[in-house]
Amino acid sequence: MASLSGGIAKAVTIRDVAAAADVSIGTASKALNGRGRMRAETRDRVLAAAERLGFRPNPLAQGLLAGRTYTVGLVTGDSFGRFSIPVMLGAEDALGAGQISVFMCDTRDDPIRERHYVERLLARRVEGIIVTGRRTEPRPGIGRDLPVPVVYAMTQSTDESDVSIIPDDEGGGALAARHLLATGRTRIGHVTGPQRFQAARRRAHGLTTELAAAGLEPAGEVLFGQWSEEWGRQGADVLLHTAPDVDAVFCGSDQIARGVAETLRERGRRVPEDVALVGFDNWEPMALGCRPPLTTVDMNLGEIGRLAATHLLDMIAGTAGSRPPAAGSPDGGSSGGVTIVPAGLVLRESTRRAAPQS
Amino acid sequence: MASLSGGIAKAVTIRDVAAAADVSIGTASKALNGRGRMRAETRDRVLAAAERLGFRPNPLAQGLLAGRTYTVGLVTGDSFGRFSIPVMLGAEDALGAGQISVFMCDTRDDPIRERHYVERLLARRVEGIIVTGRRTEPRPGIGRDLPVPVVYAMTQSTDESDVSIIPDDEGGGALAARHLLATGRTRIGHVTGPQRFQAARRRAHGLTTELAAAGLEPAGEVLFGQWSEEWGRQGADVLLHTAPDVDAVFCGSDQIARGVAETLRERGRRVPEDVALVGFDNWEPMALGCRPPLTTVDMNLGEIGRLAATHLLDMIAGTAGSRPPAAGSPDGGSSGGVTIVPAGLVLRESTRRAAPQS
DNA sequence: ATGAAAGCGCTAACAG
DNA sequence: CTGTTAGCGCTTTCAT
Repeated sequence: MASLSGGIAKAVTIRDVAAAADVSIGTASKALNGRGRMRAETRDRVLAAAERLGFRPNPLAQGLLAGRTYTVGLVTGDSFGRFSIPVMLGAEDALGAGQISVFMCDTRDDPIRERHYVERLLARRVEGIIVTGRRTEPRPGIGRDLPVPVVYAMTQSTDESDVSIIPDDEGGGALAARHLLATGRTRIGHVTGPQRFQAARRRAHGLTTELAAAGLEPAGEVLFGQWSEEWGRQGADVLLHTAPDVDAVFCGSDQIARGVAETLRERGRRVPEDVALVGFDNWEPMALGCRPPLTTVDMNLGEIGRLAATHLLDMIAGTAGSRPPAAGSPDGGSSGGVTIVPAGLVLRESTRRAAPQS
Repeated sequence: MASLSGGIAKAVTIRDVAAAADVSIGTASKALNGRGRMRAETRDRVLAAAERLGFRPNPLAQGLLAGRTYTVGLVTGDSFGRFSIPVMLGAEDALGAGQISVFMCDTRDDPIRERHYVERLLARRVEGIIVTGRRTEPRPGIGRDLPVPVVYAMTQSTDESDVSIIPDDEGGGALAARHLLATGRTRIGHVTGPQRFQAARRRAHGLTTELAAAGLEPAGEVLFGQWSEEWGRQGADVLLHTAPDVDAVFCGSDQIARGVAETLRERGRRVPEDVALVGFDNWEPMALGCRPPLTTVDMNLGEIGRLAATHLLDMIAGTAGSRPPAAGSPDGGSSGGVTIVPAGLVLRESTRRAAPQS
């Protein structure tokens, strides 16, 4: 506790510690870092002095010497939105454990600002950069031949050789499909976001593939629209019109699912008795506020962040050995390319199994 | 562009630049920093060499010398949740403009982790710390007599002398009340979060005070409950029971408002024709997804963050002059104590004026 | 077992 | 106008 409460810790250097312990600076350094051999008594004296004075080694000096900064940059274009935050937290988790500190930058999705920030991070000698986004759409990379490794998390570089960690949209769709099939549903509709989104297409593909494997097709058309509740309400009406006997709806987002739930209720369909409902995102305020609470696909964003951080650390460790960072070495296995993190399903009321079927 | 794309910028030092420009290191330094006078030709030669080599001054070395790091820490206990993010963005905005970089830490609301991170930030020689939270409840400070200034944003230290920037909950309540009164409502109910939250009490107080000024009282009791949609649904039923003639409801959060809206609709009350509705937070996914879209109080979180950053910078500038940081100097005016940022009202459908009243 | 000295990359004095 | 020197705080040889 002394170190925090013991008065203004004004720039106490190792010199002060050495003086207080009556040893040379070099000896003090060794004592503090546990290097070299020395009499236990001496070491203790130094440590005691350091503790008493509230000594903190200056990381700038250490870094200057070691040629390292133990920092990485975290760049988001998403204003640290709903998707990038869990990713960030996961990353910070993994990095923090390794004593790596994180510089945060928000680019407001502006390439100019992004460029600017990347420059700044490099100037600060970060040892790596994580780029996060709101959706998995491929985006231009933040720069070619950067002097530090870069990992894209929850977004993807258009450059295939860049390392990207993305959620398993297709698997999530399949997961939802299997769950609905397993609970006895067979007339499964799909209301989702704009078709131009890779995520929407992949989720739909996961669903239809899984249905096809069971000899089924989606009820009605796959309804592409917007990522909004409003669209969920409209889409549900369309679906009820084209496939009145629908007994389940898989939605491309929890927001859409809420809209769908609302319309279903107003049209006299009970959820989950008449129609089961599965969302996507596990955005808790939405999923829990829904009536009934929503079964939904969880992309494991935290895991994506953790994995991104772990990869980055590996890459840093790799390049630190002065190996040329550009080469996509075929040996590394996970070095380079896209890593897909499996999604999970969170079960709630909206798909509770109806009365057991004979 | 060369600096980013021109190959692996492997640790090019000022020494390299000097060599390339055929000048001494000192001269190179002066040329790069625009200090001292020198022949334009020499300066240009150095700058050209620096550009060509992709030279970036090492901030560790600069900082070591200057005794500054141009970094601040941003600590949140809120997992960078919905409230702390806009605050962060505002702060990052203000700081980024001043070339200050931000170290991000999430404490998961764990005092141990918090302590740990604060230690780490101090070890990194941040020049100041911003602490953000999810609610304005006063909390123990992060430490006494820290060597750097601290600003609490969207949260408050229990120590009155600490600098805190908080939203105007009371003013927000008053704003909602005035708006409803101005649109001709007189039987105004209030459904809000748990009474133990200062924010809930203040919002309620702002409302009742304003109503009292108009010779009115809240319709029914002020209903304290939870910060959830579910409670909004229940609360609305209670309100309709105790004050069936209610013509407006002010809600302590947008989530509550959504619940209220839902119940009102199901009970046959039209919003806004029969009952006007005002939320709190301007949480867009909620406020826009609501039927109808919600008029709501906006706490100006970004502004809170910006202000926190600005204050912090001022304090840093102040302490940098080696003035004892502890003293709560009575001169500074805004130095020390609590700053309240005014709230605003975002008008949407849920309070659209009914047919003009005679 | 301990101390002295060199040097990480840079800037700011002072010499030349 | 330019070069040399010292030193920021620390670690790490290498002498002692």
